[in-house]
Amino acid sequence: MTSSAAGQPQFRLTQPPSKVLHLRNLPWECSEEELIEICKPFGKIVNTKCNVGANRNQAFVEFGDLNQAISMVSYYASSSEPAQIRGKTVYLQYSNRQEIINNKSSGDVPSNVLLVTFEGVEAGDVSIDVLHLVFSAFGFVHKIATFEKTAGFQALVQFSNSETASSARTALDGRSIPRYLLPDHVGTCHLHISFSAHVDLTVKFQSHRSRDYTNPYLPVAPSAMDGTGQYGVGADGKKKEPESNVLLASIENMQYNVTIEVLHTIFSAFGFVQKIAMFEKNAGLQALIQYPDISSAVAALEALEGHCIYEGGYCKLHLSYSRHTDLTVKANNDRSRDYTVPETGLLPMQPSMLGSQPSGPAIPASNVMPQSLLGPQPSGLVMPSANGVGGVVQQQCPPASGNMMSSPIVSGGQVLPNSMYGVPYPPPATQVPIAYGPGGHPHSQPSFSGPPPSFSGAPPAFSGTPPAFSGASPAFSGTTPPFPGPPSTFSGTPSTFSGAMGSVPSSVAFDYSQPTSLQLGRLHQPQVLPPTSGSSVFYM
DNA sequence: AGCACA
Repeated sequence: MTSSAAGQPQFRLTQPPSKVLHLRNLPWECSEEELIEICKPFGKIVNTKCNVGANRNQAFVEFGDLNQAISMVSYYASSSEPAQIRGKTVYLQYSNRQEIINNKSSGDVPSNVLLVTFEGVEAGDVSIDVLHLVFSAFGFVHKIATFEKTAGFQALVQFSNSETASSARTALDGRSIPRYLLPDHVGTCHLHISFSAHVDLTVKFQSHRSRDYTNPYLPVAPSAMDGTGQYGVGADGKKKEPESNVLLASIENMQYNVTIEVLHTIFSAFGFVQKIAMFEKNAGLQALIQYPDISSAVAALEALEGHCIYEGGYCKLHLSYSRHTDLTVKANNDRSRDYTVPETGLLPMQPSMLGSQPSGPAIPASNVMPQSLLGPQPSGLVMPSANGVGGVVQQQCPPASGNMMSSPIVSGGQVLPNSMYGVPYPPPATQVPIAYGPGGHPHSQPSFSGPPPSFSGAPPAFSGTPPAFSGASPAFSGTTPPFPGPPSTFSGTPSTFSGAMGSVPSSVAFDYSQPTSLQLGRLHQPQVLPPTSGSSVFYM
């Protein structure tokens, strides 16, 4: 088999005509447009393939009709002026193939699944919650799987359809994740987004590496949260208290009024908040926040502990697990509230709404779940607001307030997309349901028991400007919204689960100095749009 | 300056 020059006409002269022309000696980084420019006069270009060859200075151009290709070749064969691009002579000849097989690098063919590559970060620097937050702005995110490969830290993000995926891609490709959503040590994290070949990811567990937001019954990965729900008992050996679904929060340096709405908003980022009871103790304000599940509480604690609600070290949160498991809330007032009970005048939670519309019409304001914190809408910031009851927060209240953080809260050091993208990329209608705690149904536990904390305290009047927070990451509660969804298992590409557990929410950096406007600018300012890659089909 | 799935 060594006869190299077997039967193939290898060299030029004998090339039989083809609709496909082979161009060589192209100038460096020759664009598809340039190619088309010189070929167009001879006919319709149906396809191209650029940057071919070791030097990437060759290309193929396919005409719609053979005669067109022939006309071009013969024209230049007898022309005194050689074909040239940027003054450089381009040699052309018939290709030895009859058509261009465009391997669309499989990154350009639209898919509902995006392949996201993070530049400048290590695995784990970008929490899955941050990803969820960011991508949810464009539509309901079904699943996310992160993994590490040679390309670095990557993620697959599954949307309902390729349209939403495309919108996310075009909006985010080449952009960077706001710094404040990333750990301190991370400089910038640029996103490179392409379409994945996957259509449906199979997520086996809800873990720190993968999530299926459509399957409420998916087990939580043993690796993410072990049976006891313990995050590795921190090397710092801090919390020894048994975990609980109820958190005890004490607020230090309470320079500003902290209302129940504020607390509700903050804590809702980690799961459905069933009840809140605030009371005075030791000359300080404390509150008990009840989740339906332990994992939400754990996530909230991990993420929020030690963080301040307001800029400047004000209203610093100290969290611990309460021994309570179910608070007794006798009345809904400024100090205590039971969000599981629909009440007149109050906005009841309606998780069902969430589950029913992946990317459907906007959820009525009254139904916006606290989860909205997690599933931010570019157009609807979640802010603690005066209407607060029921923790229904929907619209952003932009007015920057003196020394208060003007950045939206967050669920996770996460600022809502609003601030990130500012402009309504996705239509507001795309209210996204977010995952919330197991048994997350608000109405699920109307039972009251347990020693009620003592309530006392002055009626807190809402002080106009809703405070913005910066907060911890919306930790994931391990469960998902009540979506009917194909349970599945994840396998395939992403698989490497390395890294420390429990680092997810807590790894988010809080940057209190990041005003919303900055964020806006950041993502909006043209960040050098990626050059129109040229390997796609072109027409005329 | 010489033919393309990484």
